[in-house]
Amino acid sequence: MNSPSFNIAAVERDTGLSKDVLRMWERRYGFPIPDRNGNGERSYPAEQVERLRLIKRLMDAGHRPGKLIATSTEELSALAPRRSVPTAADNGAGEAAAELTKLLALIKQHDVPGYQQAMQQRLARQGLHHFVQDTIAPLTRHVGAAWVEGSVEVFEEHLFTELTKRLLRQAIATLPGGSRSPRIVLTSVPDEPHVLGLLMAEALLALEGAECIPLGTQMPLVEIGRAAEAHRADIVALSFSAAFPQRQIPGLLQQLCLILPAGSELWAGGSGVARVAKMDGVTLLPALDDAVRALAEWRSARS
Amino acid sequence: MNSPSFNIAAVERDTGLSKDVLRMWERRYGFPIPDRNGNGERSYPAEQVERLRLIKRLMDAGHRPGKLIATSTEELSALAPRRSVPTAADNGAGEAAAELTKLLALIKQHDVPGYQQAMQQRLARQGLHHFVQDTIAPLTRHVGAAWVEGSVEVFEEHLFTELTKRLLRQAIATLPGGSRSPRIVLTSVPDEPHVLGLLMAEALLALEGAECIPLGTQMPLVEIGRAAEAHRADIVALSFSAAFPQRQIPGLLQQLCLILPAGSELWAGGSGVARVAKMDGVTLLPALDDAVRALAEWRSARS
DNA sequence: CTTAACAATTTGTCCTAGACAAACGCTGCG
DNA sequence: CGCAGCGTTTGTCTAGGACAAATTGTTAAG
Repeated sequence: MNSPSFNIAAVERDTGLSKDVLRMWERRYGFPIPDRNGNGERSYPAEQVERLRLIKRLMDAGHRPGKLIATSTEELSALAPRRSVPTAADNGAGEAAAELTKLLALIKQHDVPGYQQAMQQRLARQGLHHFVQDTIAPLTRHVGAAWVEGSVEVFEEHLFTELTKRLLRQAIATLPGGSRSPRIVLTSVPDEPHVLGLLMAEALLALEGAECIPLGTQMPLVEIGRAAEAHRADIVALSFSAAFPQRQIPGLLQQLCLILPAGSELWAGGSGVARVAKMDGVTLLPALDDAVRALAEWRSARS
Repeated sequence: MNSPSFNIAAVERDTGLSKDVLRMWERRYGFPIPDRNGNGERSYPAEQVERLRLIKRLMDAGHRPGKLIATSTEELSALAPRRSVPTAADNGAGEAAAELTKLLALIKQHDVPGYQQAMQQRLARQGLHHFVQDTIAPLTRHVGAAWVEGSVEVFEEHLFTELTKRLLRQAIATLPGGSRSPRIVLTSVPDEPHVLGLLMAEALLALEGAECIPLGTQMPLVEIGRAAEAHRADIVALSFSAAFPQRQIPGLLQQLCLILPAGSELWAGGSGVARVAKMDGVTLLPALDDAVRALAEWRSARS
């Protein structure tokens, strides 16, 4: 198998760097410099794509592209995360961290039944609330950190996400239904496909007696407005992962404020909003327990 | 609330039409012609965005952009689907169709608990196998058709997908685990986010005693190869929805054949492969029961 | 020494306008 | 009726220029 080459659209797909950025980097920094096919179109060799993926990963961790591109590949691999990413040590006591590492190890051994069983056990032992806050949330951060430093493969992360999604949804399904209050529409904006944060929030909110309407991810803004109206939502809750382009968030929230019907509040949560400036009409919930707190406040405000 | 306006990136997000296409249409067809903001950048009024969304929907149904743009908005709304889409009448007896319509009505009334309860009931009554084949599959086609003709909102389709995903995952989770055979890795290629087909296949295959490893959707090709190796997969099963660009499928499958380890077969299913030409090294499964049949063949081939 | 305001740099996205190939559908021929 | 050939339609690529927002560095004041 001779190493395949990628056109610019394929590279955009695989790296997440837009065509504009790829062309601009070539002009400005002299990297990547792809081959050209018969039509004069860029044709990126696999090696350059690999380097671009590495650079993108480090950018998401807080490095700047100009520096990264000027760095040799070997040095790149050795670069530590710049933006503070929680490591095992940050997750409280060493014992807890060790347990997380053990769970992560199950994923890295591709032991599907083992992971499922271990998680089910923890869920039963801790109860849903503590399970979400003390197991799933730190484990997700843990996996994210491992992904940034390259010690977890993409497909391992997908497997983790898929299995964890199932666990959470199953747990949510066992909660009592019926007409509750407030009614919360949960979703994310286009280009934000991460769903775990949304599910964690849903679990906690449903546990507190809210009626959650899960719409999945990547909902066009206009549709979010329509959904809020159709479901007579008291609250629209969005989730932004740390990987979501920060600069777009204020604009998106501003637009949504205009679109949403009068009766609906707007909540924005997830580690993506940690650095977003406070703004009118939007409740920011950078951490998970902020959601629970906000729910309590919402209730006390109208009792 | 004065009608908000969208920059070109927002329109790309909300319509799925790339910036290049938007600019090209403006040049060629004279629509859309957005306003310009202070910096000379395009600023699309909500009305034009709405029309673009309508046009995009009809394009996905098989119409051609040139014709659509030349058509008045009123005529557009009245356009029937061009590509053959199964309607209620195609789903067998009138009674069955009526039941599907009833389920769809629950979604359109945004009655979450009602829908969940009705589906749970059908699952219990029909058993997982018939539930997948006779309820979920036709209902999914039904929703797809309704979406094309505009009688279902995007957020309603998302709600349907989300609730149905939960049902299926829950049902799959109750199946017995343990080490079974063959080992099947289930996923989809980048730009193919539809997961329902994958879940239906997983349900049927797991029911037949296969060991399914669900990796979610949108896995880069290289990673699919790595996952197959790491899990020592007997089979890699991909799902292509009808909306996936048909022309890309043969190339993708060809590439994957080169990437996959020797011991792994490649299966490609979903209504997206219905019109794909047979090719070496790939098993095509346009319909759901083809998967069950292929599994039986795989077993008899090595007994 | 720290903080605040201002200046310089970095970086992404938008712009115009041209070219071309792949897909589509039409026409005419067997 | 089916199929080959040809024009048309349509999306994506290319080039280089411009600008604004974000980030960093520097200077001045408390």
